[in-house]
Order: sequence, then C-alpha cells, then structure tokens
Amino acid sequence: MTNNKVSMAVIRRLPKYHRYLKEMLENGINRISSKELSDVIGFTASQIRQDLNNFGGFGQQGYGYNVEDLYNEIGQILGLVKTYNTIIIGAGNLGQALANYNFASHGFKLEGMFDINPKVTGLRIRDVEIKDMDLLEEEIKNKNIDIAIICTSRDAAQSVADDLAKYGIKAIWNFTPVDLKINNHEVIVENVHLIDSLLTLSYFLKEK
Amino acid sequence: MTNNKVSMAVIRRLPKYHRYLKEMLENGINRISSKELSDVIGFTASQIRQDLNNFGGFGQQGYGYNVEDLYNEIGQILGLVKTYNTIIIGAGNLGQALANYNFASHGFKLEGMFDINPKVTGLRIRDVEIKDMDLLEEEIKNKNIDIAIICTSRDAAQSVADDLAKYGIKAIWNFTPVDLKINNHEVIVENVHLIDSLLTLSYFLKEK
DNA sequence: TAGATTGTTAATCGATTAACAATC
DNA sequence: TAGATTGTTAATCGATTAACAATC
Repeated sequence: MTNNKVSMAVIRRLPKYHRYLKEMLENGINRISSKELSDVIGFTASQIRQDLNNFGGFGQQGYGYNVEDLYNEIGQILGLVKTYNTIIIGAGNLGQALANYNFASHGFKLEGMFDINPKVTGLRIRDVEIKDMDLLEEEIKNKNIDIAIICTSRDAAQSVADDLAKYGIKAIWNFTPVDLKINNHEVIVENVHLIDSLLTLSYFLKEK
Repeated sequence: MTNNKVSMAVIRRLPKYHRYLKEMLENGINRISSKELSDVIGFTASQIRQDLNNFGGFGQQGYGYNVEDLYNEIGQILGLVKTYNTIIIGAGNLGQALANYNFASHGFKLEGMFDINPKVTGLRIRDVEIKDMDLLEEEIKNKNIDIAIICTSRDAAQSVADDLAKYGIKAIWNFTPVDLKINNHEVIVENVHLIDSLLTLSYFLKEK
C-alpha cells in the first residue's frame, strides 16, 4: 500500500482529510470528487489527487471517490486499525486534561498515569490511577505501552524521555517546550509546542 | 524592519530560535556563529543566515551574532514587546489547564474565562473568575481583549468564533478539532489540532 | 593584516499546480 | 457513446543549500 517515501507535508495533511471525510460520512455524503473536496477542505483538487496517489488509486475516473472507502483507507494509512496503549507522564493540569480527552474513541487507550508528586499519586482520573514514577518501567513492559505522553515540567522532560527510551517505548507525544534528544532513532517523537504556536500567533498580531 | 513577505516556513522557525537563544543567554553564552547555532538547533547554517536576513542584518562578519541582541530582535519580531490581553472560552479541563500555564511570563495576560456551564461559572482559577458567556461582548470591549483561546466543545466552536469576530477580537487560538471559518480576514486564527498531531504520530508508529 | 563569518546571489532540490491521456 | 473525473506526467513555483565576495 505505502510507497517508499512520502513527504512530511503530505503526511500532515492526512488527518485533515480524515476529519473532513468523517464529517461527510456523518452527513450522508457517499461520493465526492477531488474538486468538491477541494472546495470544502481548501487544498487544490490537483494536490488532493497527488496526495492520495501516494498511497494508491482510491478513486474512479468519471466518478470520483467513495467517501466511506476513502475514509477507511486513510484511517488504515494513519494506523487507526489497532488500539494503542498510552500512558501520561506528569499528572498536573495539562496531564489531567489530556486524560479526560476522548482519544480512546480514536483507538488510543489510556493505561496509566505517572507523577513524582505524592499529592497526586493515588488519585484516579477516569478510572486510571496516578502512580509513582518508580513503577514506570514495570508498567511499560507489562502493559505493552506504545505511546508515552509527556506533560512534565520543562526540566524533567529530557530525563523522562531518556528513561522511556531505555524502557522500550515506541513513541513519545511531547507537550513540554523542549526538543527531546533521543539517540534511538526508532523512537518516534511528535511535539506539541504550545509556546511556539502562541508566538506564531503573536507574530501575525504584531504585523497588523 | 520587516520586509514585505516572509514565508510561513520562516515564521514558524522563529519561536525555536527564540527558545534556543534564551537558553544560551541563561547559560552565559554571549556570542554565536550560524555554524554553532546550526549544531544545536538542527537547521543548516545557511538556512539560519537566510532566515535572519529576512528581517535585517543582525550579525557581524568575522564575529557572528551577539546572543542577547539577537534574542531581543527576534522577540521584537515576534511581537513580545507589549502585553496581550487574553481570555479563555470554555473552562473545562483543557481551558483550566491552559489558565494555569505561565503564558503571562511571555506577555500574555489572562483577563477572563467564560463558560455556559453553571457548574463552573463563579469558580476562580488563578484569581480569574469564570463568567457566563452573556458577559463576553462587554468584557472583550471593556478590557480590550486581543486574543481569545477557544477550548469549547467541537460543536460550540464555530458559533463562539462567529461571536468573537463580531465583538472585534483580533486573534483566536483554537484548540478545538474544527477549522474555523471566519469571513473577516483581519482576524488571525492559529490552530492547535491535537488530534491531527496524534494521528501523525500514529502514522509513523504504523510505518515501523 | 589574516582569519573568520556574515550577507547575498546562484544552484539545487522538492513540493505544488497545470495539463491531459486514460478510463470508468 | 459522451461526459466526467481520475491518475500521472510535465511545468512551475518556492524553499533550501551551496558558494563566495564583502567586511569586520
């Protein structure tokens, strides 16, 4: 299905296709042309066809694309066919907020939360107990954790990431304002740098 | 200072320069060449010089860049010279978590929080009271609010954005999984699509 | 002055857009 | 069959990298 090398620009557009196709599916739209999709999603029709053809010919000449099929194909490409086990490291405000998010509906199951602060360890968020960091290694291995969500302080982030890599985590979703350095290039790191996003907004605000 | 048209790619790198320069400043580093900066930040030296020269010649041949000066220049470019007044719409878990963030240290002052849920209105987060949405218009105008942070449910997002635009908000920092449609192109919209980020991570996880 | 490193132009690379033959 | 729209190749555009003269 997947070719050798798909560009980052294409990959980052996939979730948006997925979102819009889901919406169309819910609205009972069965069929869509690249031109129609272009009108709602804002990419050019040409770009849409190019993007999709990185992964296969999902359309049909003279007809367009079947919405449900395309939605499922993109879900497959994004790996939304299995459930991933996740943990949250750092159960402060943001960690707790993410624990309450409905990522489960997309196939991401929260299997644990960890913190060093005894004020929060023992608490339960949505049936998940916040445990001490000492139990991290054991739980990652026993519960077969795929993804760790780092919501610690800035200062703790790199050392936590080092531990996670050592314990065999497959991916890190990083919410700290730090670019994590991980030697093992098998570990996937995806950053949500909130401050960078806010400063980008600030740039455009100043430009006005 | 700023030329006519700087590309989005450049603008999105600016916060990263800002972060690294701040770190260097704190570590007592006075001077840096594009080559040295390249080694820590991961962009090529050539790209760094190109990026910076979009805004002016901040360096000196044979010497490099003065860290403090460059940090201040980039802060200026990013608009971090004045304080922006912000409000949070939607005081659920995420809204409350963001209220507890220290954006104030970067010059973003939280001036209000709003929700429709009577269970949370009246509560105070960090000295900021959660008010009913009915007071939104008045507060935006009276308190001269620049930025609204939308943390509502998916379903409320567009209608809230419409109101904000009507009340004269300058910028929206959107945390809902919706691409807001705003007719007034003067309103700046910056999205933090958490789900898109997670699905991108998922893509690479599946690829392994 | 000699050495270092910028600012800037030119070359390359990659991504987007346009065009159109293939085909449903 | 005729019309519509894809899949794909070619053209264009923009961003990154390389090179080097300017200069501190």
